Amino acid sequence: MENKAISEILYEIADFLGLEDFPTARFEVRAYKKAALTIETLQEPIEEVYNKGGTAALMELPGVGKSIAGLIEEYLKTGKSKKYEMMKKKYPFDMRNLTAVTGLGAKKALTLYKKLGVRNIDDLKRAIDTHKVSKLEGFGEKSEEVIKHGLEMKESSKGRMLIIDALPAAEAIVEKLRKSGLVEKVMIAGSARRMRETVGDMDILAISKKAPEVMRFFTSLPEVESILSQGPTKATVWLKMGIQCDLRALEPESFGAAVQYFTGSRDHNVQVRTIAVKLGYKLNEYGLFDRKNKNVGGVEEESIYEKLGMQWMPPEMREARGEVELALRHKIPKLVEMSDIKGDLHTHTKETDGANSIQEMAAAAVGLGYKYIATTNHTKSLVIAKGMDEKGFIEYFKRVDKLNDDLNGELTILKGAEVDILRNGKLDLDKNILKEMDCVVGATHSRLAQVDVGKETMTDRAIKAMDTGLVHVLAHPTGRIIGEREQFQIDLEKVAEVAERNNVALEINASNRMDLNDTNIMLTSKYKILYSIATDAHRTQNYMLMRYGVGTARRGWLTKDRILNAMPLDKLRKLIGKR
DNA sequence: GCCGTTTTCGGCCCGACTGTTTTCAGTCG
Repeated sequence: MENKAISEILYEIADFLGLEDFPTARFEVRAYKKAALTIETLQEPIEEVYNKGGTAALMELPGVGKSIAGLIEEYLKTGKSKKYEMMKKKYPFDMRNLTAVTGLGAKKALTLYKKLGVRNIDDLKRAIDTHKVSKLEGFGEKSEEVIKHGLEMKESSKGRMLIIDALPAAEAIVEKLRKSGLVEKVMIAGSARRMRETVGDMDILAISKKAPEVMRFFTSLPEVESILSQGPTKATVWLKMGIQCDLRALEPESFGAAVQYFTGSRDHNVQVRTIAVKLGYKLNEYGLFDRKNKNVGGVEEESIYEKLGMQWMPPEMREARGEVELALRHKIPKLVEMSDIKGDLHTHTKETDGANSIQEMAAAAVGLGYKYIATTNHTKSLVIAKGMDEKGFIEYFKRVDKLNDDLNGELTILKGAEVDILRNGKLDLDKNILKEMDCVVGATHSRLAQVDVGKETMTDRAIKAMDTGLVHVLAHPTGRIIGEREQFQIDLEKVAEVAERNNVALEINASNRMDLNDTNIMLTSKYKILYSIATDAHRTQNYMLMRYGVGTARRGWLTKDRILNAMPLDKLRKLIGKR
């Protein structure tokens, strides 16, 4: 897969072009960036596009014309690009990494190279530490400080933050703004509103008559580590938790437009704006303007889509994956919601590696209004998690039966296990006990990424396990843990096909796994299978993760009727083939 | 360099904020 490499090259060429001063240079910058974005977000490998239809097929891609198609062809054939090599020779410094430092753009990077010989991040650090930067023309004490801070930020943040961590923090800030009495309206936009599994920064929008005061309030919150910029209507801060947070104050007549604009995604907005232009409107963050430059739809987000002949759609869908076309045809599906969720089918207790007793887990579930949970402890081969053997389960289930009696139907605890799928695809418990269980969650935990484990191996392992007829849900099907472990090689379409045949649901694990993720849901949802949105709760607090699983399901366009744990108990029992 | 049922040539988004600029360039989103 060369998509990443090629888009990086195009981005870097764009940066280099920003240093040129021939008349059309600034437009070429844009052209290269657009092509880079197209290839970065392309779903299939670029070499496949090329192999299928040559440069003509490449030129079908938005933003890719004759010249960039030629560059891609050259790179695919030779692993190089003459244009790129030439520009690297002309500007021999690490443009990508240097401009990735907040506060440092292409032009300042060039000055630093010319005047101080700064070629890379290490050189930059040295130049900053010896205070050479502040003495340069066009730079000053403050510039040096900003770049220094940018360097620190780059090192400390290491990319994006899990939404599980970011969203509650953003909500806490929103709550404080609301209580301040300084704002009439305040909400979170950006990728957090779209429920992306990770976010790069947080965008908060507010309506206020006292904007400068709101900015002062915001920048002096205890969560704030440093202020990156602060004006009368906009402020950017770096939070102690290690993420950037923006606050914008808006006029009421622009609020809806700003919400639409800052919710994004960028690609979605490009498509929506194109439609606006075709209809003779201009759409930006201040409103939807008609030919007479009158704002005809800026107050509510809904009215913007409506004026453009589109149905409003949930933010989770706005990723330019066909939702714009659906909206034009008024065919946006009614996605699953938190209020549809009736239980959690993957939970642990202190009998294995959980922190709470089954009594505590049950009480917390009742508190959430759940109708059922499945208790699914680990099995014996997972020694590290104190996995239970057959005897252990028999003894444990006796206590669960007793608790079910005590609960008197207020909550039903389904007896189950997170049974290990062993190397050979066999299950880690005797089939006679598995047969008796209400909810068997099958999962691979060991030997996930060894060199000798190829795509077929992991796919076969999952298929063999499902073919036993004993598994109800396949847990975290790709094994990935965000920021820790890549997903292992597995043919998900084959897995979905076998899951359909065996009536097995695929899990949407709502912890830091987020597995299946949105794209894998889309890949598998054409098969007639159900999904279990589960938190894999190891303590009562983990139940709160359900919203992120629902968000991910919504990003995969799933409706309520596809969700196993949105079913009433009797229907659930029928669907998983028990009683 | 890309793109086009208003164009194959002539357009391509721009506003907010900051620093060191005394009127604006650089950076960001």
